[in-house]
Amino acid sequence: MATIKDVAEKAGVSAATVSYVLNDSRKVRPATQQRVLWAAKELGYMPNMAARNLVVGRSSIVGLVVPDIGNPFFPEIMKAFQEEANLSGMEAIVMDTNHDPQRTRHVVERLLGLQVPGTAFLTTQVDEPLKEFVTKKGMSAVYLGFGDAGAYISNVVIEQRQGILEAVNHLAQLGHCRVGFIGGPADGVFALRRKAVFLEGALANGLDTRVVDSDFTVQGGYFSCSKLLAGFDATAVMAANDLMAIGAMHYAYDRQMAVPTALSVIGFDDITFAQFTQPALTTVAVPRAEIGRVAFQSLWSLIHDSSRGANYEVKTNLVVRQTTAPPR
Amino acid sequence: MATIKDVAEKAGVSAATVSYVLNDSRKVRPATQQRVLWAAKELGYMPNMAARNLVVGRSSIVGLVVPDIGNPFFPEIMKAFQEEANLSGMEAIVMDTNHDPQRTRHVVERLLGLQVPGTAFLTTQVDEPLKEFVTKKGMSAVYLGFGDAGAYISNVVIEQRQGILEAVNHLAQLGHCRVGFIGGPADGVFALRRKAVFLEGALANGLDTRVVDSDFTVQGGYFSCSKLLAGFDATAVMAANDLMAIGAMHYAYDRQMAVPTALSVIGFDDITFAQFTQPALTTVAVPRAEIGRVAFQSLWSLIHDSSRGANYEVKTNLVVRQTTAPPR
DNA sequence: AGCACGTGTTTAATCGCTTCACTTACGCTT
DNA sequence: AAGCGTAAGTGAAGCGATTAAACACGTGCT
Repeated sequence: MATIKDVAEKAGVSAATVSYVLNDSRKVRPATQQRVLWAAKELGYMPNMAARNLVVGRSSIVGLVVPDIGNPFFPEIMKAFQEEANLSGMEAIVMDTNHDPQRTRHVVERLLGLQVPGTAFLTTQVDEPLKEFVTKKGMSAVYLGFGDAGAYISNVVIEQRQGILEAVNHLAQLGHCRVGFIGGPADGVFALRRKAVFLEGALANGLDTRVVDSDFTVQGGYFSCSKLLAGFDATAVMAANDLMAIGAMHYAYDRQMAVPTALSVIGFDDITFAQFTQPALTTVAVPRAEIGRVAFQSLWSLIHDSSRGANYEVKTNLVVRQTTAPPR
Repeated sequence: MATIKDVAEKAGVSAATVSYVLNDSRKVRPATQQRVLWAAKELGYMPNMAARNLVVGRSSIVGLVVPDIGNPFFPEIMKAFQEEANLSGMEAIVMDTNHDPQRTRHVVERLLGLQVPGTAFLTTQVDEPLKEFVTKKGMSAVYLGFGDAGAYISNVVIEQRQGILEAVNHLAQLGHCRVGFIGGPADGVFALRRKAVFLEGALANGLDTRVVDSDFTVQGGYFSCSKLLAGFDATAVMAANDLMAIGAMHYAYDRQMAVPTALSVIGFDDITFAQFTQPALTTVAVPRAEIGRVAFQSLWSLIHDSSRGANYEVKTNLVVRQTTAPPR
């Protein structure tokens, strides 16, 4: 592999000069510049990142921590995050915690070893002590959800309210009076918030409701739907995520209840597959690509522009497809 | 951040000794070892990978190149690959080429800059010149599909034959005589092979067939199915991937043809969502987690055990769910 | 007693790059 | 003519690890 010295020699200048032109961190005479560029290309020179990172004290890789790569919610976020990072000349390394707080800690340590200047934690599994640890080690961080922005800390907060209220209103306008809600795990902040907002909207519209908590899986949605409908004659069901909404649709299908005529269903997330269910799922869209972009951008500005963090908000909105209709 | 010197000082030994105990690359008196370990823990010491990589000449990160992170085919592979890598004390960085050969080249260069010792290319978009480039730069590689294993090159080949033949036989045994095939893009090796094997199996079973090529998308599957069924009274359709199979199911649904009674459908890939369609999709499963594992393992052995590559085969098999039934 | 040897530890060179401090040359001002 | 500022380039000191080679220090053997 060609090193900076080889380039320097070939161009007839010193290594320092090569470094200066390659990073244009200093003015260099155009003629010299040309020679260096030429030599670099000629030799197929690629800077050794390890060496560079060693001296600048930080790597050009940023971390992206997610609870589960396999979850259809994340691919788009990852993609957008990476693209954005590449645009800024950085790499992104994504790490999977498997929803395990202990692994989360472990992941942070590995990231630290890689000297990443910052990490986006797109998981709620980050407890206070860990956040403190991260900050103490000098790693910039952006977290999902509330919490205080501060020195080297930003948050991207998903404004779920708007989308959920739109959904409830949509149902109310269609004429539904009894609507069920399939919630997420009772210990998840997001799930809790979704439920609360749903209830709020239902109250405002004078709807009769019934809620059952579940686990964000298709199976969970299926069973919860059966529980929900036992003794409660709902005409519509809203789920705290698309997977459970799909489970609910399956249940309806198995019980010969046509969707949407006999039962309207609304999901949350707008995963890619939501448009491919039969019929296509009406759901609250969360702008995943935007989350990825914003996450990186905020991280970047934390790293380069200022240490002062901020809260960035992304909005949700209802996308009406085919699983909602007036009750009969 | 604590450095190795800090640890050395605290433990009252030299930096070299610390290095030796931390990597146990040399015998050290147990007592000394204890002191070093203690000091390291005390200081929360994390080795600086940049420094380490600089001297050993290679990073502890391996690359995983995929054509599209968003494709539901890849998450499981990525996950398994990463887990396997972590087990071996390495990190995996996944890069997305967007199906673009030019970006693929670019990605390789970035990987090279990171000094990765090896990369798994889980895409067919790697042309000969690029492979040569990779090899020339001393990067071990594992590719998807055939090609020759050799010095620093291994392949993981997906044996599609078995699964597809099982599928065709399954259809024949159910009593189907006219079955359509929705192929992938005509320039894709995998797609071509799937079609060829399908045809072979159909011939062996004396089936009447009709083939139309498409593009691996749900929409493509939808339209291709309509084309297929126009003037050809198929009782079953097989698609070269699940997405198109789902498209075909949509078409059947829109045309009031019940699946599977009026039309049987078989997919390929067994993406996670295949089990969540209504009815659940019968499909040829390719063992994605295994692919991820094998890809890393073979890479690892290329990097550590021997430079001599090999071909690793993973098998496919039919998983029968609910979209196949005897024709009426 | 003297020597060789093994064990455990240290010394110092090295990886490839960035960046601070310094030199040199040249054109302007006074 | 002397002094000074500026522009362009070089030299060399690190960054934090690994690792070959040197070293210190018993032990066992003759």
